[in-house]
Amino acid sequence: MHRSCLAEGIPTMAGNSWISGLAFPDWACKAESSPGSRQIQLWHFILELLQKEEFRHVIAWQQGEYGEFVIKDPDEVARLWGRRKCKPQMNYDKLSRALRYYYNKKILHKTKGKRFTYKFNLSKLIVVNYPLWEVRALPAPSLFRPTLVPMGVQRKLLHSMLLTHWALVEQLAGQWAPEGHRRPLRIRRGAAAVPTTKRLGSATTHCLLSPCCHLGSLPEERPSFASFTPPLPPSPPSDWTRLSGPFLSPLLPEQPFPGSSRTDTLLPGPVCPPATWHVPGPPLLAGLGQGAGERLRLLFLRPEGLEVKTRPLMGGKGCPDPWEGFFAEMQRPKTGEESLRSPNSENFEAVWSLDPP
DNA sequence: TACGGAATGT
DNA sequence: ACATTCCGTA
Repeated sequence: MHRSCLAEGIPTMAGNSWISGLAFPDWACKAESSPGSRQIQLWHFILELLQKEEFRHVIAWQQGEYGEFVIKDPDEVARLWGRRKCKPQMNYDKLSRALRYYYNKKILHKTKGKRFTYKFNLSKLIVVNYPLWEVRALPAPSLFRPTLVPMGVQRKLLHSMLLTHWALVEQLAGQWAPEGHRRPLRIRRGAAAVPTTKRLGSATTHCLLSPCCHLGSLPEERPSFASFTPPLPPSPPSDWTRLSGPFLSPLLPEQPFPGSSRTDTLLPGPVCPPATWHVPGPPLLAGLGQGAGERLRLLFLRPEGLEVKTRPLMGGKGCPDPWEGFFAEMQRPKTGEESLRSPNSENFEAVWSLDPP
């Protein structure tokens, strides 16, 4: 009935994924913010559609309203969603129920009075100053700019941040940036070009949010952890910690993704085509809510009450975690006495001080 | 058209 | 958890 709903796992290799010669842990291949699952979430999917020009007539950002989007063709969106989820009976009624569940979670809210119009809760979004990709093209100073990140960002959490960050950067960059900063989205396709004429029927969902896709598609497109800079709170809350770049581990020889077939399958499912996106890097910003916890939730990140604990990790090898370098760069700005630790002397690991709610 | 409870599924 | 399905209500 619905074709091609199967065999669309993210390409992983028994425990790890190989990307650019690195072994990525499984969690890094989960395409959404919910650890433990690699099922795409609706809001991801929505963002995905919103990012693609070919769906503009189906769903689109509402110009002028940051984060607001209109579902122009509810049936079609539902159909696409149903396709992605292999739920051929999906319809807008059901889809909208799922959207309504986001109200409580503060991920979305309804724009009252406007049909089929919803809005992402950007009011609480952390900002994004720089692109995650192609950072090396940027002048060094911007790379090394200190960055604020909520303290104790667990790896998974950070990953979620990156996903969301990245997805939103695209929108911010392409559409929400104020005039002065607005730059066109530059989209570079992989060598195997993505068909430009993609009928909805042959749908082209595109796993924009999966690091596996992006990282796997082109070796040079590793995330760089270039900055999470919250929108100018004059003095950041004490539970934010300062990070210094570079977060990109300097080593990393560029290698092709072993076994990468680089198919351009754009059918629904987590299989990701190699289309690559490059986000321009004007400083972008979104508003912040109040309180770091709020901020986190905003980012669609879960827990609050975070702290960073340091603990030595197993020495040297054994942990080819690409994010490790990031944490190794974490520093704790302690008031006064406790001076900055040498980022290299110790590995850091973020852990929850409280169980996620 | 929109909302949200309830049961159910994965 | 995050939907999906169904449905009563506004």
